[in-house]
Amino acid sequence: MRLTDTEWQLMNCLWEKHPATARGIAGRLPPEVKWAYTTIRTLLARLVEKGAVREYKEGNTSLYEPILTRENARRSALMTLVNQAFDGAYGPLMHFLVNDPNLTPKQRQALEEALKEQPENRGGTENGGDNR
Amino acid sequence: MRLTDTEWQLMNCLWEKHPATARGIAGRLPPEVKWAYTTIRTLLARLVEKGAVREYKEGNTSLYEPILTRENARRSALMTLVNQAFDGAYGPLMHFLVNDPNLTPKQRQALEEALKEQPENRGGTENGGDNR
DNA sequence: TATATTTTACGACAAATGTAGTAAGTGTCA
DNA sequence: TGACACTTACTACATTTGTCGTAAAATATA
Repeated sequence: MRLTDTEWQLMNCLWEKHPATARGIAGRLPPEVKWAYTTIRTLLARLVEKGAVREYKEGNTSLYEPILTRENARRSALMTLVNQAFDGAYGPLMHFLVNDPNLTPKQRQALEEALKEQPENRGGTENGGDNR
Repeated sequence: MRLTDTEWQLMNCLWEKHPATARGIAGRLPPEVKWAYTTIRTLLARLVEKGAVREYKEGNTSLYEPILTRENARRSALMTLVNQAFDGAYGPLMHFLVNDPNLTPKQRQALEEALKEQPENRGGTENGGDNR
């Protein structure tokens, strides 16, 4: 599931708190984003159409809820990046990250920390093909 | 500099070998990509227009050469990803990578390897604002 | 040189994306 | 009960992206 720029913004709000109304989302968008209420509705409708979001009515009001998980959205965004920019392999990406001058020493360290915090390969998530 | 899906394909060919003709690029595209010659020309023209590629004539033939470096294209693609999908921070990305079940133990190890190979923070590239 | 092959220069067009607007329905409060 | 305010349902429209096609010019070749 590919998300566009605007869709990421909406999904980020939805993941943060849901179900949510269009108005509620408007309130949680970053301040520099000034979309008309109807714009948000349109984008939400597209997300529903794509199957990334579910819409249901509470009386007359539409409530929205993510179907696509943040986890899965991230995974596919990352795979896309790796495929198009890093020869389809994690290795080059890693290499790039560690060498990235934009990465502060602190971040680099965090990276190492994160690596240490190795999970014992917790089960589940054997990917049954369903991207919820 | 944002590249679209198709632009990545062309740029990948160009970085691999340049200068190159449209015909030459056609030859180096992955086999599943079957674009008409004119499609390639159109995409190259758009890249030139964007300033990612330089075009010059050798007699009557157009030769293309990347202006945007792979390094910079990667950097901005990564930043875009981090910004829209990982709260703008490397940390969450790292965390995600290490925990990604799609990452095989071998890849995970590669990641660690990459991390070890720490560069002595070689100078330069202090980002003068120029994205060549 | 007449013909076949390539390149170039432009134009086209559908689908996806970004961004609204309008009209009609519903709820709300003086 | 009328005047507002908010929702919904549609429609709209400019750009960007993905994919070519055609005609004319340049090159190569028989």
